[in-house]
Amino acid sequence: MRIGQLSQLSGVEVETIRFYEREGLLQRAEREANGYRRYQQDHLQRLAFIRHCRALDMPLQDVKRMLQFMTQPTADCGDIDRLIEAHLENVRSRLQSLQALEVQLCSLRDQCGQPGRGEQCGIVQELESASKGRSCACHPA
Amino acid sequence: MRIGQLSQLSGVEVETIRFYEREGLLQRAEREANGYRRYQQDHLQRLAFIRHCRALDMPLQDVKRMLQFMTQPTADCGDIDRLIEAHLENVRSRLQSLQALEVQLCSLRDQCGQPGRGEQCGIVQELESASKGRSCACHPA
DNA sequence: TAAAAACCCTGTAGCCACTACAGAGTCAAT
DNA sequence: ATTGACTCTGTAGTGGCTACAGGGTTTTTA
Repeated sequence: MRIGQLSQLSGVEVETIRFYEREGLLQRAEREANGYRRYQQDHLQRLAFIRHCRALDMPLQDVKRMLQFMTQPTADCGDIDRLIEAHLENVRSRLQSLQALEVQLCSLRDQCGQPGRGEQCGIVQELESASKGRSCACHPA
Repeated sequence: MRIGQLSQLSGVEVETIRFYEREGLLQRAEREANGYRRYQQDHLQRLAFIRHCRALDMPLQDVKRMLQFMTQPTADCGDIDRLIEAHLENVRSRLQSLQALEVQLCSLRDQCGQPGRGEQCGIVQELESASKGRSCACHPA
């Protein structure tokens, strides 16, 4: 199949497929006489694997390591374990800061009583006050 | 004061301060005879404001709009309201996907019973299986 | 007083994971 | 014969910085 069809089947954009090839994540495709890439079934599988890892928000470098690992399946999988574990930690810490952020934004939003003139807007006052070092809803002293 | 001191007082890196100036977020500084930037108190305040918005993970473009708004304080603050609201929505949706991600990674991690040969590693099996379209821990059918 | 260290300048390139062109060739249908 | 859809390579842009290179200035130390 050609790149467009692979894109359709995999749900990965054409440009992104070429990008993955350049980056060494997707094996090089054979070429037709006209220079077009020709793909086989295993390209589709590999692409699905990549997409899957990306859905887990893994950095491409880690995906690469997973792929390398899969081609030598007798290796110790402790590395993969640690990779997943580290990634999970990362996700959890991002989760924490986002949760804090949500609280901060909520309390900021609630400062603005009524839409009106900016001078009286609690949001602006709040952020101005914060910039002057006073305590604020977002970062209580 | 000079840029180094402003950096210390504000907690914003020197390079980042220059970057903010280039991007039009921080007003241009006067220069000393030798070309060094000279800053006043209000630079510090403005920088604190920016830092504050960035702590809320606002895009610089939005920060810019906030700053513009603050220089014409009689304007309607409905825009700011909506900006905060939209940002909150954004944070919430990121929160949701991260939460889903955490669950997925956990169940993936639990696939790997014992560190050992990769052939038997549940993690790899899981992701391989997923790449073949079958159901998996991360994306149940 | 001289040398060393610390600071400052501009401009450019790198990071990540794409995305979006420009400018060209190829193919399918009308 | 022409239109439109597809493909190619190569390069530049995104955001929000960060990290140089290669220079000049100021402050501290010996």
